[in-house]
Amino acid sequence: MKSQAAPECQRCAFREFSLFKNCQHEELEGMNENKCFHTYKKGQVIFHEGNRPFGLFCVFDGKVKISRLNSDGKEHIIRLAKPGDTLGYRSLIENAKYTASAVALDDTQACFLPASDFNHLIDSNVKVANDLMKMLAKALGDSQERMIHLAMKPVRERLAEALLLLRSTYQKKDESAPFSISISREDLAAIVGTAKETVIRFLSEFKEDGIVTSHGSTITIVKPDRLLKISQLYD
Amino acid sequence: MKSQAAPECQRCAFREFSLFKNCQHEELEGMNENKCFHTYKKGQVIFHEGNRPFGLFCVFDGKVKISRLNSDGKEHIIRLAKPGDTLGYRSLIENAKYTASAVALDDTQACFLPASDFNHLIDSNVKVANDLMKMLAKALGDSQERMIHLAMKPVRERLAEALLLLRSTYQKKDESAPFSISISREDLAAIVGTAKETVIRFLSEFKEDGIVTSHGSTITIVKPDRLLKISQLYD
DNA sequence: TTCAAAAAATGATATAAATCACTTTCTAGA
DNA sequence: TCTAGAAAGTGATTTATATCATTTTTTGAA
Repeated sequence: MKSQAAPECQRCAFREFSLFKNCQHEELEGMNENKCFHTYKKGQVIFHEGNRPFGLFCVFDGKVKISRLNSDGKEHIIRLAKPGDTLGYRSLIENAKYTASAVALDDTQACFLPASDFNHLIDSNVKVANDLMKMLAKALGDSQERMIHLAMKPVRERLAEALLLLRSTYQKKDESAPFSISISREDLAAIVGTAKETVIRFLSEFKEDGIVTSHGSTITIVKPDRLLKISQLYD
Repeated sequence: MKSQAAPECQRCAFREFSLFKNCQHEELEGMNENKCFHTYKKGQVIFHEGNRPFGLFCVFDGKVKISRLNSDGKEHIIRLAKPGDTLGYRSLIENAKYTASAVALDDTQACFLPASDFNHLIDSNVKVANDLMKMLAKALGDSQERMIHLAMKPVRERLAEALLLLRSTYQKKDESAPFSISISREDLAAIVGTAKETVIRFLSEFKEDGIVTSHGSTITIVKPDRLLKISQLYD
C-alpha cells in the first residue's frame, strides 16, 4: 500500500455513478481535506476480515474482490468492485468488524475517507443517506439472487452467469469489441462456488462451442447471448 | 385474508423491537388511521413474487416464510419472519416488484401500512430512517453469511444451523423448556437448500444421537449445544 | 373411530461435482 | 531468451447428495 496525492472528488470521472453523486461542492471540498489515496499491487489486501473499519474505501482504478475464507482455506467471492464502487460501507453502518476481506485483482488505486467524515456526510446530507439506503437495498437483492442461484442452479449455469457478471461489471462503456478479462480459474471458481477443475472443464466446453476463447488466464467472451441462455436454463 | 379492527401500534408488545421503536406518539396515531389488519390461514400467501408492493406488512402474530420458486417448482426460503418483523421493505425502497413471496407458516396476523405512509415516515423521522438503514445492513450481512454457508458447508452442518435459526427466531423469551416447532421436512429442506429426503436422513441421525426428537412434523431440540458444534465444524 | 390423503421414513440407484494425481502450458524475472 | 514456478488442463476415482420407488406413519375430516 502506497500513499500519494489524491485526485479531487469534484473532478472524479466516477463520481456521478457513485455514492457521492449527490454531494454538494463544499462537501466534496471537505472530503478532499481528510481523505487519502492508496495504491495496491495485484494480490494486495485492502482490508482484512475480522479487522475494524476506520473508514470507507472508494475504488478509483482497478478491480477488487470482496471474499471470505473458511478454515480449510477455501475462498468464496461475495462481490466484485470496479472504479466508483465503495468498499466497507456495510461494516461502517453496522459499526462492526469486517466480515470479508478486500483484495486487489489488478493493480488498484483507491481513496480512503475516514469513518467520521462518512458518518457526518450521511447525517448531514439526506440525499446521500437515501442513496446509501438504495445501495443497501440493491446489494441485498443481489445477494439474495446469488444465494438462490447457488442453491438451485448447477455449476454450468452459474459459470455462465459469473462470466456475464464479469462482463457487466468490467466492460468499458461504448466498447464494441468482445469483452476480455484476465482472471485466474481459481478466482472464477470462487465466484461460482465450485472447484477450479470444474470451472476448467465447463470452460473447455464453452470453448468447444465457440462461446468463449482463452489464452492463458485471459478469457474472451465471444457469444454473450449464448451464455445468457445457458444461465437461464432453469429460471 | 380477512380484515378486522387493528391493534393499536402504541400498545403493540412488539413495537419496541420493531422498525417503529423510535416513532413519536403522534406518528403512531397517524399510522393507526391508515393501516389495516389482516389474518391469514396457515399456507396462505401474503404477497406474491412479481407483484407490486403497495405497502409494508408488519407481522403481529404467527410465522412467515419469504421464499422463491424456480421453474421446476423447487422452493428456497430466503428468510423467516416473526411477530414484530416487517415484510416487503426492500421492494418498497427499491420501488420494484417483489422478488419473493411471503407465505404464512402458521395462522398469522399482520398489519399493513400503505406505501405513502411508510415513505412519509422515513422521510420525516431521521431515527426511523437510520434504523431502517441498520436493518438493511444487518439483512445484507445475514444474506451474505447464508450465501457463504450454502457454498461452503455440507448439508449436515447447514441443517444444524437451520434448526438453530428456527430456535433463535421463534423461541419465546424466558422459555426454559426445550424448543419445539412444527415444520414440514419440505420447508426445512427449503431453508437448508437440499432435498427433503436428505433432511429426513440427517434428522434421523440427529435423533439417534439424542440431539433432537420428533413426533410427526414437530421437532424438539434437546441438545442445542451439539447442534452448534455440528454447525461450526468447518468455520 | 375410521379412513383417505398427506407427510415422513426408508432403500436402491443415479449423478453432479469434488478430490487426487499428474502433464502441459504459461509467465515473469534473471 | 532461458528457466523455474505458477497456473491451466486432463484423467481417474470418490463422495455427497439428488432422484426415484416404495412403505409406514400421521393427520384431519367425515
